[in-house]
Amino acid sequence: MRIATWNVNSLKARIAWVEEWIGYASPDVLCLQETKLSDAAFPAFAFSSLGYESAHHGDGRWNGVAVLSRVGLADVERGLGSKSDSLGCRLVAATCGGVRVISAYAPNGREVGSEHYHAKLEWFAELRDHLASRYDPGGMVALCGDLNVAPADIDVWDPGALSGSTHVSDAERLALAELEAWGLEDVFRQQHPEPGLYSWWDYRDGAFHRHRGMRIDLVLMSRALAGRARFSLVDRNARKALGEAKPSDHAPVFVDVDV
DNA sequence: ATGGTTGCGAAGCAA
Repeated sequence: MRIATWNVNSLKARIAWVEEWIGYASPDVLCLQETKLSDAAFPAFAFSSLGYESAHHGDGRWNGVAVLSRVGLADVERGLGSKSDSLGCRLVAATCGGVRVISAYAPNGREVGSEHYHAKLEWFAELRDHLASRYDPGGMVALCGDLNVAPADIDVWDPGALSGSTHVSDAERLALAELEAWGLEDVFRQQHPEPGLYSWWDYRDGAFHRHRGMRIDLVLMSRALAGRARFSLVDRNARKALGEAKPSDHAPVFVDVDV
């Protein structure tokens, strides 16, 4: 089973690229983030015509997450379910082919120390509670998405240049590590120990072509699932323009598992 | 080098 995640930075703007990517990458499950759509505007029919069931959680202008699956899609849950869940439309979960798949879009955090930064850390704490209250780390769980944290210095193009900014701070990395401590493994990093592998590049200043990126889009798998992983990839090709279709600032990431 | 680019929506904000 191929499980993929992609922050598309507006599904309306990216629908042609997403359909193209589904055509050649052939994911069994595809998690999307930043659809920027309401549920009513989500193009479920376009995906069903390609053989995918889908679940979307969005309220229009910001955020918005989805799970697409061609191996079944059941027991959909939208949102964190926590009492605040104040940064809504950042989580949707569904059971696909025996795997509990969660599409997640972490808050950006903006500036270290800002209210948005503290809200980001709180969101991670709520996400850990969400997992712990619902799932068994001994089961088959895949948390996929734009987590807006680069797990380690190896995951950024220049730790010095990014020092003091969000995505690399100790507190954010600790929040991510605590999430993983519940029982999730960073399968891509396990398979690819080398530096220089990123999933996001700023639109500005030619960052993509200068290899100035960060690895912030992750597929985190429970041990039972991670042990079945056979292959993983960041598809840098999908960060490029496709004819008239502009790219997202993120590339898709996928993991193949034997299930 | 405090710039640069994109999306949404129609100015300025978020990323």
